[in-house]
Amino acid sequence: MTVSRALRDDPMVLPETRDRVLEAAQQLGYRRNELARSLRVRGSSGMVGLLVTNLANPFYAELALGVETLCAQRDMKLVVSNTADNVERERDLVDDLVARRVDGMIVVPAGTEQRHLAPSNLGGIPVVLAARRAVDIQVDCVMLDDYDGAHQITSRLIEEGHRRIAFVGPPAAWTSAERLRGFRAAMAEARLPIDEALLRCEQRDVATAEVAARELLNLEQPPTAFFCANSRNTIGTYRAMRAGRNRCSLNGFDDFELADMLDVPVRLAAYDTRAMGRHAAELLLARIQKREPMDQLVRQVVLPTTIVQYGGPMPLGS
Amino acid sequence: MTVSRALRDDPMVLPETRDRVLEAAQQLGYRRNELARSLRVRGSSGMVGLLVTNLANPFYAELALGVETLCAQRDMKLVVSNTADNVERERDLVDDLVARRVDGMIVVPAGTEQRHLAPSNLGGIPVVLAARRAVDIQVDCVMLDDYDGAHQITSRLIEEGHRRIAFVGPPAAWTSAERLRGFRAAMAEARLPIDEALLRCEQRDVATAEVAARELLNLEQPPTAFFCANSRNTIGTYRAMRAGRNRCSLNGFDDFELADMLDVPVRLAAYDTRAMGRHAAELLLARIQKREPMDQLVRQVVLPTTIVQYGGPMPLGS
DNA sequence: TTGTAAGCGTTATCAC
DNA sequence: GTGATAACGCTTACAA
Repeated sequence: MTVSRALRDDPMVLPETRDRVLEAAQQLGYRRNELARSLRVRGSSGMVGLLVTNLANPFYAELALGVETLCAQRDMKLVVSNTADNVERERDLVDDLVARRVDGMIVVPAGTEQRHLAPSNLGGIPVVLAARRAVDIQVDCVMLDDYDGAHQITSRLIEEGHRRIAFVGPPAAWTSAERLRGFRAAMAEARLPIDEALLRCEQRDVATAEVAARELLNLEQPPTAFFCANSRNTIGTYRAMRAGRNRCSLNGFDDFELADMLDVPVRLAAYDTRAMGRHAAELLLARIQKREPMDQLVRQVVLPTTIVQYGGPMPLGS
Repeated sequence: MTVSRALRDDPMVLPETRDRVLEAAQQLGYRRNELARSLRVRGSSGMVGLLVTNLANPFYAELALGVETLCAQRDMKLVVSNTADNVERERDLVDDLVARRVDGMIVVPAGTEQRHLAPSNLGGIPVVLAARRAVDIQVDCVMLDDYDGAHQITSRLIEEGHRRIAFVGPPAAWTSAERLRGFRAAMAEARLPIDEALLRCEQRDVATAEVAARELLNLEQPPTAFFCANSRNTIGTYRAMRAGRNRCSLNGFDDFELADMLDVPVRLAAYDTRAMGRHAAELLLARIQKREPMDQLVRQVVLPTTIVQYGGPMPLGS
C-alpha cells in the first residue's frame, strides 16, 4: 500500500519512506502494472484510440502526428488502427477500443453509416470525428470547409473563362461529396451547365486517377480545366497531363510536397492537417477531463482552407 | 462463469446457453473488459508498441502501415508514439509500454544509447528494432543495406567521371552514418580524396537541406554531383539546384512521390518501406507466439535497395 | 455442462 | 504515516 502511494507521489507518505521505496523499485526494475491500475481506477486507461482510413496517406499521417503531439503532452498513449475505409472493420475496431476502456477516441469515419459511433453505443466514452462530418449522430467533430474551398476554386476557374471543368475525385465519402457540392454550386451560380461526362469520382489512388484523367483528356471535347478533389487525384491528373503534353488548368484540394516544383501551374485549396489533429485532440481531451456527458452540447470546429497558387499564371479558359 | 466461457467460444457450454448469453450481451451492449482479461491472462494484452522518430515522415508512416497490417491480421492493436529522435523520451515511452504489458514492441531507436532496449530491461517483452542497427545489445532487427546502397550510388558517380561529390544528410543516426560509410568506402576504393568541405550532415528537414545545398553550390569549387542521405535532403537539394539553375548530378537515398516528375534526372537507392514494417512485425509476432526467450538466437533481416533512375541520362562529371 | 473459489496487481476505505 | 481489507472484472482450477 505504501509502495502504491509512494509511486503515486501521494503526500501521505514520509519523504524518507518514499525515497526508500523509489530506490528499491529502481533496483528491482519494478514498474507499476498499468493494466491493473486502469482496472481499479475507472475512466483512466491513459489511452486514446485513433481510427484513420489510411495511415500511409500523408494526410492522415500528419493528422495522427497532430493528435499524438497533444496526447503526449497529457501523457496519454495513442492506439492507432487503419479502417481501410471499411465500415465493418471500423465497427469492430470501435468495439475493441471500448472493450479496452480507452479514455476517448478520434475517428475518421469510413462512411455515413455511423450509428456505432453514437455516444449511446460507446458506454460513455467520448468521441470526436475528424475530417468527415457526423451523419445522424450528435458528436463533436472537426472538419474542413470543403464546400467553401471547392466553391472558391471553381469560381476562380469560371472567372478565368473556363466552361468545361472536369471534376476528378475519390468515391463520395463525405469530404469528397462536399467538395463536389461546392463545385456544382459555383457552376450553378454562374448558370453554367455541368457536363456529367466530365465527372469522375471513383479514384482512390494516383494510378487510377491518372487513367481517369487520361480518358478525360482524350475526349472529343476535353476539359480546359481540372478540379481534383484530393492530392491523389491531383497528382494522377498531373501525370496524365504531362504524359499527354496537355496544357490545361490544374486545380485541386490538399497541398502536397513538391506541388510548387511541377512544370505546370497549380492552384490548391490548402490547409493545416496537423492543426486539424490538434483541434480534434483538444476537443477530446476537454471532454475527457471535464467528464462531460457526451450529450452535453456538441462542438463543431470548421477549419478554413487557403487558396495557394504555384508556378506562374494559370492557363485561361476558351 | 458461463458467460465468460460463452463469450470465449469455449466448447464446454451448451450451444443453446451460448446463444442465450450472446443475445443477452447484445441486448445489454455488454463487452468483456479487455483490461481485466489481460490482467488475469498474463502475456496477452493484445497490444504491440511502435516507437518511431517522426510519424509524419512518409517513411515512418509507411513503416507503421506495414506493421499495422500484419498486427491487424493477428487481431493485435498498435500503440504508436513519436520519440522525436529524443533518447530520453524513447526511454520513458519504452518504460510505459512495459508497464502497459504490451505483448511486444517495434522500435526505431533514436540513438546509439540503447541499453534500455536490452531484453533484460524489458521484463521479458520481445523487441524488434527497425530501420536502425542494434548497438551493444542482442535483439532482432530489420534494416536496410544502407552501406551497399550508398556504395553503389557513389561508385556509379565515380564511373561517370565525378570527382567532387557532395554528401548531404541528416545527423549521424545509424542509418545516415552507414550511408556515409558506404560513400567514403567507394571513394577510397577509387583512391579519390574526400573534400571534407563537401560533407554536410546536420539537415533534418527540407528547409535546412536546401540551405546547405545552396551553400555548397556557391562554393568556389562547387560539387559536380550530390549524394543525399535521405529524401528530405534530396528534395532540399533539388530545390537549391532549381533555384540556382544549377545542373549537377542529383542522387539520393529513399524514393519519394513525384521523384520521376522533376525537371532534373535523379538516381535513388529505393526500397520497400512497408515491407520493412511487415518484416519487423513478422519477427516480433514469431517471438510473441513461440514465447522464445529473447536471448535465444538473434535474427537480423537486411533488406536490399534498388537503384532507380528517373528523367533521362545523368549529367557526367568533369 | 455449470457453478464456486481464488487470484491477477492495483487503489479506496477505514483502522491503527 | 502506515497497513489491512475489499473490490475492480476477468480466468484458471476444481467441485458439483
